[in-house]
Amino acid sequence: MATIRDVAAQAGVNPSTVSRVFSGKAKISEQTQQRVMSAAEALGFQPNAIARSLSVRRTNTIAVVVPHIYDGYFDDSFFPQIMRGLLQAAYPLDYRVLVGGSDSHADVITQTFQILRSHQADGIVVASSRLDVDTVGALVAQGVPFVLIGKPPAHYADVTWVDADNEVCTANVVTHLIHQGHRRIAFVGGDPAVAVTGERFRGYQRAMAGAGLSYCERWVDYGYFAEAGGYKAVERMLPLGADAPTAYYAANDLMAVGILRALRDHQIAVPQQVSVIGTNDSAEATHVVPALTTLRVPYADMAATAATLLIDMILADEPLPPVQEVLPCTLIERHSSGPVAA
Amino acid sequence: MATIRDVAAQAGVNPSTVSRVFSGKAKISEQTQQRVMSAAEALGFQPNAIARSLSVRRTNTIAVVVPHIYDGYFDDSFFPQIMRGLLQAAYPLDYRVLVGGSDSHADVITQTFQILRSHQADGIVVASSRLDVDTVGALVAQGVPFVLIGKPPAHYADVTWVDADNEVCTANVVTHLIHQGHRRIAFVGGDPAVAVTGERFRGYQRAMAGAGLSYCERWVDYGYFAEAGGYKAVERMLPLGADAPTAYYAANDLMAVGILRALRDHQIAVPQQVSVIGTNDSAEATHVVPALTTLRVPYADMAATAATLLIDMILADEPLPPVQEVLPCTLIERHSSGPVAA
DNA sequence: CTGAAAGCGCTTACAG
DNA sequence: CTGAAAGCGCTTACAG
Repeated sequence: MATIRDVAAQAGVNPSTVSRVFSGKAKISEQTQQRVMSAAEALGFQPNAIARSLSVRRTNTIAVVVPHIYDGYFDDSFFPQIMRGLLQAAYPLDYRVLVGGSDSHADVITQTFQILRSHQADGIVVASSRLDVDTVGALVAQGVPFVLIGKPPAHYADVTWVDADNEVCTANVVTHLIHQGHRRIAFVGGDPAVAVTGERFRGYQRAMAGAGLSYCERWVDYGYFAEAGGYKAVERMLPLGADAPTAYYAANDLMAVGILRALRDHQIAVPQQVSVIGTNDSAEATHVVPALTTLRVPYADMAATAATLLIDMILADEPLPPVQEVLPCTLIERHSSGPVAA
Repeated sequence: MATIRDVAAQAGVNPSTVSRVFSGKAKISEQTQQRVMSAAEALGFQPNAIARSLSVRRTNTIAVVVPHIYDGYFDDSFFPQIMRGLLQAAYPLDYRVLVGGSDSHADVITQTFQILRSHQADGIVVASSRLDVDTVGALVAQGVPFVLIGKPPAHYADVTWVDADNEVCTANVVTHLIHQGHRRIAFVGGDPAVAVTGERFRGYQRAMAGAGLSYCERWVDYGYFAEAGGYKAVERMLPLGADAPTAYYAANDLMAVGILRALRDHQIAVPQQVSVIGTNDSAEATHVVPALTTLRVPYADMAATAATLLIDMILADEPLPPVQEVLPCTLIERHSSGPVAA
């Protein structure tokens, strides 16, 4: 493969001149440019990005690490939407996305640091904030550009993140159900170790309290984002009889689908007897029967915003003030929810 | 950030010794190793992967390029399953996956070459073979490691690829329908410009011919992998009246879902009056009503195989003989297909 | 506008 | 087992 020296020799100029022609920044005479370009063409020359990266200390790459060990991670719309947003924002800025795998939740942080400290990427977007590992603290200590998708723990005020308005949106959904006459509303959260789960639960509590309703602890369950988790939640709550919920809010659509299935298996009509609302507006939401009412979370937009902010940070010479962006969710009303039975 | 020289100075050794300790290949005395490691720890040293890559001419990265411009690309299970397979195979071999975006189908090839020729990755897996661009020819000419997911055009015999047995599997599905008494069977392909579409169509033709059935051209349509495409196919075929198909085979589940919806809108009972079979076993296949019979294509396994083969090629010093792997598909029978109406 | 030189941070034959 | 040197292929201040 031809190098900059080969081109220089062929064009009869100094290698630095070839470099200048390709970087496009310095003024080079029209004539020299022509000579260099035709020599480059003749030799099939393309600058070596690795050598360039070493020299300028910039890779034009942002990273993300993905717990590939969890099959279910690839069933949800979360992952593809995140990738879509990252790519759509990175592409026009001439950035690529480096994806690292990870073996476990704890390994996510190991891999993140390996990529960052070995300079394989200029910065990272961290897409899964868990409460059991202090990713943020470690990242801050490292002094490398990063942006979070999802809020950090409260004591990290000066960190850049983008999130959906989880607490408020969840509260709105619950309030919506309350307006439809529901009083006994179930909260089926995802993984309690994930920060967003807590935010949603607070939204739920706030809405209930705001309406002067008290909730019973048996209306709260965690389904770990799996369809089976939703199914089990229903089976645990149905025995409450007259105290069983008339509406379920689930933190993703997969769990909502499990809830629908459990209800169907128990001959409970949706939405006539019980309402169900999911989250994410995944592909299956429109395909289940009845079509799922769901809280649409703009993951692709969030990822695109995160990538844009990250690249801004990378390109800036000085540290940038932290920015926090909160994107709104939208309730998509379909046919799985409605007024409480008379 | 500390470099190898800092560590060397601190440990009182030559930089090359530090390098040897970290590469782990050369024999270094226990004592020296200790000194180097503790110096490294004290300084928070981690080798710069970019510098290493430049020196050894290897990045430990494989690439894939994704047409991020098509929103629908991220709705199908194809993309996440491919990523899952790549990551699961790459991770244990200590490889990362570089994802490049692309603006259009033609741009896929531009981006592919940019990544490869600028040495940002050691090789590439090409996941979308189109007939309108000679990706393979260009790749062969380049002499860079690559493996295809999907067969190349017939005249490239000595190229490494992995594919599902599309023609045979489609033929089997159609034969299965024939055994159930169907005689008028529709073929709803994806994008005619994609190689797999032709393979599936040949399987369809073969099965029909093998059973002594002739097919009518009006039973053949292309839905471009979109739900609306499936819907329209039904609307085009229903006016055939007594000649309308009693069974539909669709090249992905999204189109099959569109077919189901069109049939429902026309009050045609599935599977009592008409059968439909999709492809891919996507998430929605289990959630539609009736649950979709579908041809499961092992995309994650194909991608994992491709990644493994690619890394083998990269790691081998000499060019490896090309290998072709064909993975089997599985018909998942659910409730959208059955015997033809009496 | 162009050249010569030093440097980015590693690796690895070559000596000893 | 360890050191000194050259090299991977660029970029960029410094001169002129």
